[in-house]
Amino acid sequence: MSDSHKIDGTDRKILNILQKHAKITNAQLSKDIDLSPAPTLERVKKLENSGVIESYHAKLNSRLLGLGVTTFIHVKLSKHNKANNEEFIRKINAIDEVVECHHITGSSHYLLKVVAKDIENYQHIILDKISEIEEIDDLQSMVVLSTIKDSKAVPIP
Amino acid sequence: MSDSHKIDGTDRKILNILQKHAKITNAQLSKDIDLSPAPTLERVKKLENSGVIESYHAKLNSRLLGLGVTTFIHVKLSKHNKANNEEFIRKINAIDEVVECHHITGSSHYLLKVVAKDIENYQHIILDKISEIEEIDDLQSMVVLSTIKDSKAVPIP
DNA sequence: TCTGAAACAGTTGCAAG
DNA sequence: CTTGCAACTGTTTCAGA
Repeated sequence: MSDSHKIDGTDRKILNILQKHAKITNAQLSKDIDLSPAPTLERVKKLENSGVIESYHAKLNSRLLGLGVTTFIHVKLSKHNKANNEEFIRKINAIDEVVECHHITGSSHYLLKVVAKDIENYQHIILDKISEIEEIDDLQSMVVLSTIKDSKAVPIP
Repeated sequence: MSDSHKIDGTDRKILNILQKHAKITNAQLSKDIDLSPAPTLERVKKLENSGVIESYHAKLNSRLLGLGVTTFIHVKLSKHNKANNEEFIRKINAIDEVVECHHITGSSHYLLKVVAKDIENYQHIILDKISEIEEIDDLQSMVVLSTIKDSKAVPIP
């Protein structure tokens, strides 16, 4: 799961296709990259085993699920020391509505992405779940009006 | 692709599994939700056709690909009118290294997520690609030190 | 490392309960 | 919905180049 892997042009093609269409059959993938099925499959397995491909996920439509509110929240901790950070991380991991949490440079310490049903539900998450974390000093919310781009595909060097 | 779909407890189980492990076989999925394969498959197809499941993606390991720098950038446009927004969106969509772009409330107008090989490469993207967009008035970068959580799974109401 | 073919596993559709 | 069973499609292995 942590092999140093030489990624050639063919691997790059495979990765770019699988980032966008993970459900492609090996037969079709092999055609798209001009290779026969056997070595194609072998390359995919190698990329999975080396950890380059971490996992596969279904992308759901938030609107159709009734999840109308997405926000980013800048979080500042009261004390930015090791113990406080670890405690904050532990508590954030337990909140399902927090779908992302990044430790960042700059005046805020963390950036969260939160998904909620509606504004009332969002208020509930903020007041009863996130604000309950005592290590937090300050929160600043940004509501997502629309998502212009969410490519799910990283630029492979 | 836009059917209004009644999502019951069984559908919710299916969606929660597919969000996290899209490569599960229908046989295994049916066992996990205590249903036989035939109706399980039918439900998955219905969720795909109604648009609740939008797509399937492979998650890649950025570090192993040599993508060491991830940043969020607050963007302010010079004039926040329709023409400027559309032009900005068009240009942002053409930059592969910008993996996300959200229109947000608050003092900045957009929030971008950018993935780069290293700091030099990041500087190149900022100076030669993003700053070249003339509709932009101001940029403020936040470098991601570490990603604590990236669940790829939305909380289904 | 690839090709081609053979063997295998999983999916999909259908009928009956 | 379940079970059971075909037919099909796609996967996986393997000898040979």
